[in-house]
Amino acid sequence: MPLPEPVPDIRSLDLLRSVAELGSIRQAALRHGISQPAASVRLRALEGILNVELLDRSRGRAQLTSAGVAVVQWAGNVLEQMRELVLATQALEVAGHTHLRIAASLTVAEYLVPGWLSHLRSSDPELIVSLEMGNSHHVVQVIESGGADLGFVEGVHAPRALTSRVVQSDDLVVVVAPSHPWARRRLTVAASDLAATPLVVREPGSGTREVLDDALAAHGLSVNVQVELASTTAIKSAVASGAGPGILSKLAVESEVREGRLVAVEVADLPLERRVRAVWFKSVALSASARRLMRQINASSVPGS
Amino acid sequence: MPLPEPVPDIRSLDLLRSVAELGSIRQAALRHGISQPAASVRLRALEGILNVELLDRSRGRAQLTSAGVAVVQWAGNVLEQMRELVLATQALEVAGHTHLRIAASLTVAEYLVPGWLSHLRSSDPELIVSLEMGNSHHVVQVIESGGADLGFVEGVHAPRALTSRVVQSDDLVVVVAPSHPWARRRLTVAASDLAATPLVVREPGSGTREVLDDALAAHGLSVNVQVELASTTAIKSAVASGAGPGILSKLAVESEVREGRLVAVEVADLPLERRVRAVWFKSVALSASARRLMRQINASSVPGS
DNA sequence: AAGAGGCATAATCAAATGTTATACCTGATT
DNA sequence: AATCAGGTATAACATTTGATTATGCCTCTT
Repeated sequence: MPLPEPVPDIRSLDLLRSVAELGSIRQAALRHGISQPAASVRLRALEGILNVELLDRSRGRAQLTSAGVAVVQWAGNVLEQMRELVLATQALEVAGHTHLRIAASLTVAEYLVPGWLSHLRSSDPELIVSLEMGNSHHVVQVIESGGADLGFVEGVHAPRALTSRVVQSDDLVVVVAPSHPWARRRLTVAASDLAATPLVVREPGSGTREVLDDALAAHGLSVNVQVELASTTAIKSAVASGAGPGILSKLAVESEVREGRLVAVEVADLPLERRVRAVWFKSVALSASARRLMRQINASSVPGS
Repeated sequence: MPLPEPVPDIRSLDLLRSVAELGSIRQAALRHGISQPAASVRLRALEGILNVELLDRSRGRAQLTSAGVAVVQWAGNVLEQMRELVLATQALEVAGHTHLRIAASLTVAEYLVPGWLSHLRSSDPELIVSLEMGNSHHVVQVIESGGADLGFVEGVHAPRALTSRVVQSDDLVVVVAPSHPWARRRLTVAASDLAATPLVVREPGSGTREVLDDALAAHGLSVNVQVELASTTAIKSAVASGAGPGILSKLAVESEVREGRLVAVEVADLPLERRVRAVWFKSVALSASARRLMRQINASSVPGS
């Protein structure tokens, strides 16, 4: 369902943030390259849309109200996500003159890369990063052919011929619609149940699928495919609309499970462990920026105060 | 610094999400209440702004490219934050006919409430919630006077005369600018060092300040105030520009510390523990919606698969 | 071969958004 | 107390953006 109209404008939120930072509409307008009256009108329009008084103009200079302080904080989250979107997208289109070329599986690119890029950017605004996406198999090929400096793949096996290092673990889960029988039982499902049931899964060649295949193979079982889909969102909606159980990254279904749109089911005897690995060309030293990225990833996955 | 122009439009991102969901520009346009050509143009404009091909129109119906899949995912994050902003702001303005009245300290309102509201909304779209903000002291008063059903305060002590329950723990940290001497040492600072140094702190009456005062009082010390500011962001920028060490919620400085704009310093012998407590009127049963909120908060603070 | 569903382009128009000019306000300074 | 600097609001006008309807072409299905 679409966002309810009217929607606050991103640029107005950005402007408000600047007002909060600079303490004056005038200065904020200047920084944004628009005239002071334009800024004044925009902010008033924003107040109208949100139906809240954000600024107190009664004392000469604009002063945030307490509601304004809160809205600035909330707007900061929106702006941060937007910044990540823009950065990540820019990395997709970059052609030459890149300092760091990343290749990542789709899941890693969707869920992890934007945050990394945002951090990289704040530590070095000049750095140009490119991002190539594909399934895990494709990433390995790109790295092997020298098309990227650093790759990120998911799966159980570390690819041969490449140096690799586990960066994050992201297990898979079986999810079903809330109306599905499996959603009711507090009991866990067995691997054999899973193999006997037609499932909604990712296509062969993807890291997600590989983990599932391997885990079942260890029991002498194989996947019973109901549908193969190439994106996580496609699987989510198929599962939610009752197509059958689906297998997805825990990362990917976190919000849906929390909000009850999907239900995660335990599989007793099946270790659906998936590891995100950084991979790079054997015996080739990582560039300075690649090393910095690795350091940042380590730092953020093991948060210390 | 402002977002670099041109900025993708929120409504276009929302439209793209609908296209991804419905598999057709036409259907998406319908759902958004605009004409098909308008949607077509908007999407093309979005592609221009992002400089990426998002849709493959060569086969009759619009099909997401792989870049499109990624952008939809990233856009989802933006839209989610925007939805939280709108919900939280709406709660600020609601006058009558509310089903659940929340009063929260500013920090809780800024960092925790939007997520709660978003989850509440997805479990019950009809529920009308109001949000009153103030410092911890004020929240207690509002609850005592029957102005809200459920309050959230930070601080060491559970307020007398109200039933309370710890909901989340959010410790305080001492932060300094990266250029500050304390940022260098791996050693920890002592409580006496802290008391001897002029600090940037929140105003008395705030939960943050109370924790600090109490912790120092336990050592027979008191705060040496450099500046008192009424918002976390104000403190952040004061600290970042070298005003001196500041004391803030770990929650509030997480991103700044991760990105190196601020440095968190350990204080050896000072337990700066702060607990977020839900409080409500003694011997008054919580309403159904209040209980549901409490359940959701518990569920999300102890995440299980 | 025909029809249904879907997308793009063109012509046109309304609304939103920006700019400059100008007046008023507030707090600080002399 | 008068003045000045910085800041904000309003008005008039120009521009740009974004929407609508009309229409043509494409693709897949039957």
